[in-house]
Amino acid sequence: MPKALGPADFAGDAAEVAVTLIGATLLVDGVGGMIVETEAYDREDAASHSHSGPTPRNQAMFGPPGRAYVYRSYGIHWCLNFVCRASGHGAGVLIRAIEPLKGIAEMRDRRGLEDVKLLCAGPGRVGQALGIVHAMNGMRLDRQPFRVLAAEGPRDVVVGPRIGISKAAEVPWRFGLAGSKFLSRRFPSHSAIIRA
DNA sequence: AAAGCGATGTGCT
DNA sequence: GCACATCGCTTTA
Repeated sequence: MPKALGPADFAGDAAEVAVTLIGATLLVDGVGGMIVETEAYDREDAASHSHSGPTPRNQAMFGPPGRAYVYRSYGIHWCLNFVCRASGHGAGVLIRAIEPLKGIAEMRDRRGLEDVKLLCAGPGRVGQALGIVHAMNGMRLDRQPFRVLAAEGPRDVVVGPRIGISKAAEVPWRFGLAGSKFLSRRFPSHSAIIRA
């Protein structure tokens, strides 16, 4: 049985934690699967919500690590981040894609879609499939309804530029499980691969 | 295969 | 106003 991640496991830099999370398992009320794609964001990063300091929306990013930061994207989707570093730092990891493993019937129901490859292939889709709601903002990731279980064994992790941003677009802070069929998009060919 | 666009909330200039 | 850490549908090539 893999180890459940707690606050201490989120104390590292956003990029470091983002790599650690590739291959980890995320369940929300028992529904979810293996995290296959993440992006890192940090205060010193023009693309981050936390870049210009605390606001009512992003305050969870400035709170303790190991908690959820949930934000509304394009007025429609709820997207889930894991807060990292330490209180006040404004760092987090966006969960961009999951390989569905548990509660697939419920995820299909919520998404109104059969194709398992598309259930959680993108941050908005993850939010819808896992039933993420704004009330989960700031909640601990080591308590109900969340469960985060550490990845087991070494993984090959693809590294590339983040998606859908204009500022700091070259920063290579998007990470994916090499060869996964559940990514939100392919990584550019020739992307670097690291062993984690 | 790619590009365009509507839906629609929230934060910033 | 306008941009935005998006998605799904439609149109064009």
